[in-house]
Amino acid sequence: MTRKKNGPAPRALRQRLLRWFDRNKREMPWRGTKDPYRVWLSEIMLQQTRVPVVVPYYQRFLQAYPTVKKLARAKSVLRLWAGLGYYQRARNLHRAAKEIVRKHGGRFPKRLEDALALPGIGPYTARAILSIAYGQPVAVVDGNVARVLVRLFCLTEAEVDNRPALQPLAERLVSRRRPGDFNQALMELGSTICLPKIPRCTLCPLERLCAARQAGVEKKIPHRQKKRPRPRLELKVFVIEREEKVLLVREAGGYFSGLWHFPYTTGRNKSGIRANGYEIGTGAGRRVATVEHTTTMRDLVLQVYQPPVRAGNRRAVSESNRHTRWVRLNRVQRLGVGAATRKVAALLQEKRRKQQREDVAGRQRPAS
DNA sequence: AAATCGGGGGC
DNA sequence: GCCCCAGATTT
Repeated sequence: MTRKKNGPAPRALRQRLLRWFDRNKREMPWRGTKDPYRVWLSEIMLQQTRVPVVVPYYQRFLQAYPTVKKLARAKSVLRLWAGLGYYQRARNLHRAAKEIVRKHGGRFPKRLEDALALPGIGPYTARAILSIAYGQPVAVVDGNVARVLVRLFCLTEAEVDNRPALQPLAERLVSRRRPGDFNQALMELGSTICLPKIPRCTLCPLERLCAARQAGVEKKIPHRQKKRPRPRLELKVFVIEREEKVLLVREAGGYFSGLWHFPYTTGRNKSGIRANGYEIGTGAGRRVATVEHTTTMRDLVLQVYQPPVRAGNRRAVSESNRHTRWVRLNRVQRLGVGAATRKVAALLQEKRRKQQREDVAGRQRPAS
């Protein structure tokens, strides 16, 4: 149970916070609209993702899918999500769009209960959308709000991790008149002023109201938690070329679930390797590059090989279907590929350009 | 309660 | 290099 010590009075907090927000809020493409679809889209993209990263993705996505109905009819949503991460968000977004069309007449539901029933909509996102788009007096508790509240009320025992425990406090504080602005203001304060390690208290509109600041412990709370080491994972990825194109594959599971990627294997033996159902064999393959890519869960090390396609398997590999396709190297980035695959493609392109420059130079100035 | 899921920007 | 972000879902 969280205990409140010397917290700010709700009315003063609301007044100062909203005034600060009105003067200092950042421009964002989804601000200034109450279109529930746009608010929803922005909130999904913003999950665990900073504002500046989201902006270009949001604009491209909205241009391609301006309405819920068009999103619901989309074939592959993943292509425009590629690079943004947490790809399950995109699938849930697409599924939810279909459900909204089917059950709610194409309009994002207004009841909290209905919103929470949609895939990808949790306690935070449901309340964010209802408060911003529909002006409902509900409070959000995201990472920023949790940190700000823990400091404002000096809640040393309430870990920031336990967001449900902070919900009642947030509900008491939220402005009934401007719930959407209040929620956004608290989050923006957290992301620009009340920073995790070094809070900029001298710039904070709530400095004099803050219990942690008054107690001189604003830098100590919330205190960090231990984190587990990332396992290192080596993969051999195979760049199989044919007629200026490379082979990409896609499958439901694995490390690149749902995304186009180069065929790979985790195996150590270099002979008789089957990658994604294709016998490609690396006996004569040659390692051409090493690409490292770190995600939250693991350190990926991709050993890039360029094996010759076995004669007997040429046809098998050349068959193109839902799970395989041949793509020009410079087009790989435009598909739904993750950052690791993008890095591999970029590196190979760079090597190729360099090779071409050397070829030209060699012709112009023949070896003596 | 803990694990899983991407990627990048700030320091 | 570490930290952690406008979290949700599964185990």
